[in-house]
Amino acid sequence: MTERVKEILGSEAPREDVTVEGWVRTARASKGIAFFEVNDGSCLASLQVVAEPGLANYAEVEGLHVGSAVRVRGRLAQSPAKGQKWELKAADVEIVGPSAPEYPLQKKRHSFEYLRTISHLRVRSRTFGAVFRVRHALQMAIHNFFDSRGFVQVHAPIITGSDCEGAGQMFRVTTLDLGAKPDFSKDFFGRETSLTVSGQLEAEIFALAFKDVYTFGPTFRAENSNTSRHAAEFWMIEPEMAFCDLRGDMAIAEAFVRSIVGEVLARCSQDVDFFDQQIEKGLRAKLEGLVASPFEVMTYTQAVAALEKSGRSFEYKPAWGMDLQSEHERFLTEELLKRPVFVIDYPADIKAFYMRMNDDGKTVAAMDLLVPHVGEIIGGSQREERLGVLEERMRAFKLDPASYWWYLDLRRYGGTPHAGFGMGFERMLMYVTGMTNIRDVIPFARTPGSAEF
RNA sequence: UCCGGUUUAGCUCAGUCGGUAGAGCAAGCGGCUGUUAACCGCUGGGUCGGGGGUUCAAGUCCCUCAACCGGAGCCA
Repeated sequence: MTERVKEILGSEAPREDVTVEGWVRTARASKGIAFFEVNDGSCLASLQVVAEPGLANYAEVEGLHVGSAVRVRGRLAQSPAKGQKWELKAADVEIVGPSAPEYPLQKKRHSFEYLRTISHLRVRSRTFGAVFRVRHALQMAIHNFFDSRGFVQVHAPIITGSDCEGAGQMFRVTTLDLGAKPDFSKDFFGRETSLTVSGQLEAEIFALAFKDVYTFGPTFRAENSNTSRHAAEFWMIEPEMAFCDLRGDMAIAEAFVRSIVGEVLARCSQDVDFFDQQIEKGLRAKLEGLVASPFEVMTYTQAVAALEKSGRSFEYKPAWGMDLQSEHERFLTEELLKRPVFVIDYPADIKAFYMRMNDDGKTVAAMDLLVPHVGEIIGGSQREERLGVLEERMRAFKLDPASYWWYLDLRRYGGTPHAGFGMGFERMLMYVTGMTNIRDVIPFARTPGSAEF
């Protein structure tokens, strides 16, 4: 029976007749003995295989190229040399799929920019193996968190006729001829449709039936953003809770972030150590600190005051009524507080129409969670549940209430205070791994001008 | 989209004052009884991002386009 490298390396005692399948990471030969290491993606480490001239195909084994697919059967023995506890003494090496000398992934350090050009092979490298193992673990941790609290997952539609934020920048979905003057009544859906930018409105529908729900799916933005933190296709998590206000929203968000980070630490300890050593020094301490200590909370008004009296000269002068700039967010979370911070109660004019108006008439019950090195990782709010106020806000944002008839119905029939937030999955993954470019935490990144693979 | 930077061997990079191209690693071959990104020797490898210009002469100076990187905006 074939075993995974992770299981084999966890063996308690030497064993006969162990079989492993995987890809050669590195190979070296001396006179009369050859070594190669096999990795199968199950863990960071590879299994060292020892081959000796007694093998029927020793000449071929001696010349194995990096990247070859092999199946090795042999005896698991304690390694006499330093560098590994176990090694596999090969009795039989089957070269399932040979590689070639020009294999682009060489046994040396490559730049992430180069590796992006070979996304079909970079997953066989240590760094990307670790990234995508952690990506999986993080995803499972998210589902585990909500499942254990009785949340129901909503599969929000990917093709949508609604425009959540009232903004443009959506990818159009159509079967109409290119170049023809669009008559959307003749289009596939009989109306203009796009790829979703958010599942929030649909999540609100389900929250008013299941109380606590979440979405977890791909979202799409046709923005011409050329930064290390933006992609045209990314995954988002959007919980929505009925009978919940902004305080409850923040409590869930904080428990959520600390829980999923804790689970990654427990489940991917070796990968976290790898990132700590190779990618971001101090990563493990950062994550452990996040799990251990409570987040800060400050109002937008307090944040602006803190920025004003900081004595710092910012490129954009902080002023009440202006949105916080990246440099402002960075100062608050990285320098002033040195930990995650919720900034709440933003001016109504710079936030979305559905956010609940506070009693002061100037601010809305919104919250952003800022974390060091990544910036805004969560944005959320209590939703406006008062029908009249919501309609007024829509008109102020030049939105037609009629096209949101079903959204307004939620306020007519059994509306409740409710709240939710959105988290960019890749942003969270960047925070957890220390990777600094979103293109390096998505299997195949879609960014302006780039959709190879 | 804006600002700045980069583009030279498969990879990472050097290239002075404008004078026809270099290193390390990788690869190929040989050597070496246990290696750890093995080591030692030899060999091969270039449309200097594309296009245009200045010049006797351009990797080098100028213009232009493109890609990539960093930052900004937009945001998650």
